[in-house]
Amino acid sequence: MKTRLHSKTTRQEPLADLTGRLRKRSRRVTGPRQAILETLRQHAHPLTNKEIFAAMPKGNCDLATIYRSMHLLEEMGMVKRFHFGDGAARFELVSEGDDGHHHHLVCVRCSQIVEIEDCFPHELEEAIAARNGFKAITHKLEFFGVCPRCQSP
Amino acid sequence: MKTRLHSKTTRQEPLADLTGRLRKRSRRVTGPRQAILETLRQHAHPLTNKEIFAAMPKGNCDLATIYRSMHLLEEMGMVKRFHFGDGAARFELVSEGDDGHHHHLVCVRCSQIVEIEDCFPHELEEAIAARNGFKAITHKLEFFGVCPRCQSP
DNA sequence: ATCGCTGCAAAAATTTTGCAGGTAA
DNA sequence: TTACCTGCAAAATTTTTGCAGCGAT
Repeated sequence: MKTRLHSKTTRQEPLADLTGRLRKRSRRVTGPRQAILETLRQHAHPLTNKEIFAAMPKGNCDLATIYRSMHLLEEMGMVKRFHFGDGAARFELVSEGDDGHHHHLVCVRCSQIVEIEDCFPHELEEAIAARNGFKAITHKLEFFGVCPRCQSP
Repeated sequence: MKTRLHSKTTRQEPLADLTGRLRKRSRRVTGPRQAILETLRQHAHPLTNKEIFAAMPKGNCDLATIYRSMHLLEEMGMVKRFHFGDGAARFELVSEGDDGHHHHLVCVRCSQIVEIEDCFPHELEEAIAARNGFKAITHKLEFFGVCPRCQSP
């Protein structure tokens, strides 16, 4: 149980595999979609739609297309959506086979993000589900604090 | 360690105590602020700004005022802000002395909310903070699932 | 009598949608 | 060819802000 150091296995799923997942679901492999997936592939941390838009080669696609694509990719389980408290959704690629379950440690000053693999024991979640009669329980957990660099004024 | 059943002690801080907290900080006790606090007091679960607005007696105050008040109350530690995934912040009163730390179990179908007092061991958070050199660590944890009523189609 | 607070209106920021044309399969 | 996708533009949401006047202290 330790902090994930973004292993290659997590980030290096080739673009071809990603687009293959689109094909398998009869979704078209278009320029914008490839550019979005490639952008996400090259970033270790969740990106907002605007950040994806800005990171893409010369206005390669419309912002509305990014919004639509993120909905599609989320529904397909290819990306995961996070909310860090400013009113902007952030997205991160989910590797094939991986359920993408992990958390983040966010600096409240500079917004630096560290990925965290730790999680609490599964029994806690099961107990909460059972006690309240809920099924299909999941959770979202994010940590906030002041990063080392922001501690020295 | 069990689900909180909204005890009186949690919800019955009198309005006068709440406004007293404003006075202590040299904040004015106005009509809108009293109406907002009273509305929050009467609801066991987090409310959006719009819900507060709608729940208030006959348009008793402007929506912009609610936004401004929630910022003030949040900064004073009198309310806590939550995000459940739709892009709308929700607010809940924090009792005096209480740190307001608790979580929610949200039905993904009907949005019913159950308050959860359980939490994971503090050591996990401390370990994460230490390992990454972060200070003043906090966390946000929300559970999602399908509530009993929504399980029968 | 202050100065903070509010309402109103306008603006900003984020996200969604309609439509006509373009393109992957 | 034929759906699916995209760009563009407009709209819908959520939140913030400017300003003049009102009101708590």
